Amino acid sequence: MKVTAEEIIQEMVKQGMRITDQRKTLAGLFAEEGSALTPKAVYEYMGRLYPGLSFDTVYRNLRLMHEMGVLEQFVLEDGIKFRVSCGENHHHHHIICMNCDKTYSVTYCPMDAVSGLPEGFQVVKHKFEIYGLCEDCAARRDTPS
Amino acid sequence: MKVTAEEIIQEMVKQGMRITDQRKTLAGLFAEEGSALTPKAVYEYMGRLYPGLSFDTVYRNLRLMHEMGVLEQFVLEDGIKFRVSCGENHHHHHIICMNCDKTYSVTYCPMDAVSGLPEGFQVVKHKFEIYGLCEDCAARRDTPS
DNA sequence: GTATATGCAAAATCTTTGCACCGCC
DNA sequence: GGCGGTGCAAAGATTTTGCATATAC
Repeated sequence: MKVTAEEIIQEMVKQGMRITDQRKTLAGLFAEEGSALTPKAVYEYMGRLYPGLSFDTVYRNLRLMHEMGVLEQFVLEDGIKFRVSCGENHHHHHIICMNCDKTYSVTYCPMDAVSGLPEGFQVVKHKFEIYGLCEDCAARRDTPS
Repeated sequence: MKVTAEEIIQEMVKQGMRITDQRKTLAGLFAEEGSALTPKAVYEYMGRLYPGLSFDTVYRNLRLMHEMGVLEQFVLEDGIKFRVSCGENHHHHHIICMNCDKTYSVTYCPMDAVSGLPEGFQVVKHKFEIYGLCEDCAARRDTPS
């Protein structure tokens, strides 16, 4: 079920990207990480491993990986976040923890049940996201240290 | 059904905002406008009427009006957009034209039908938006000039 | 009259671009 | 060896902040 770093890299190779150390590390990071990450968080993580790393390289790689469909992008009120594209090949939506940005999948798609679209409206895409607190974060919030 | 400029202003007064000429104009603009507007678009519109208008005033007013619930904010891939809050007092979602940003309402709420949330997950809010082309924009795209 | 709103300027973010050098294939 | 990737610097774009002046109440 889980996407591995190798699968991410294979996909990048298939699309003609060169595999640098940095990109291997990025693949590994996103393969392990269950949460959606901001470019800044990725930069900070990578910066620890690659002294002298520049912001623009991180941005470029995130953008490229998104364009190649390896990463998914979430546009949230507190900024843009990335996570690995779900390997699941059926259509699905996401549940996102507002505290730790962990994400889960929902199989249910509301489009099947929608009626009453405006006359002549051509649907191109849709967004359905559920926000809240995951079990861990909810517990932590109920019992503050 | 449609929210009027007066209603917007009354709400702002109720919340303790002073009603300046600019804010009257903003209320009028959003009352008339069926589309979601970027801060930049609002600035350009207002700038024509108020020479010497500054960007920060527009931002401040948009933010204030959003905080007061007079405006709704959409976080889209191509930027933040605002439109007047729907007067409808029942829960609903939006259909948005990707070309002209016109918006419509959908009454259907997918949360009623969702099952299989992760164990212990506390839902706080959700987003359900349908994107596509409205009848006019779809027609224009099919028959380019 | 007083508190709030505005305009101006500047700063803080976030993101992109151009270019020379380096490294994957 | 050649093309694509990276680092550096700089520019853009967007949004925020501080303060003096103007204005609604």
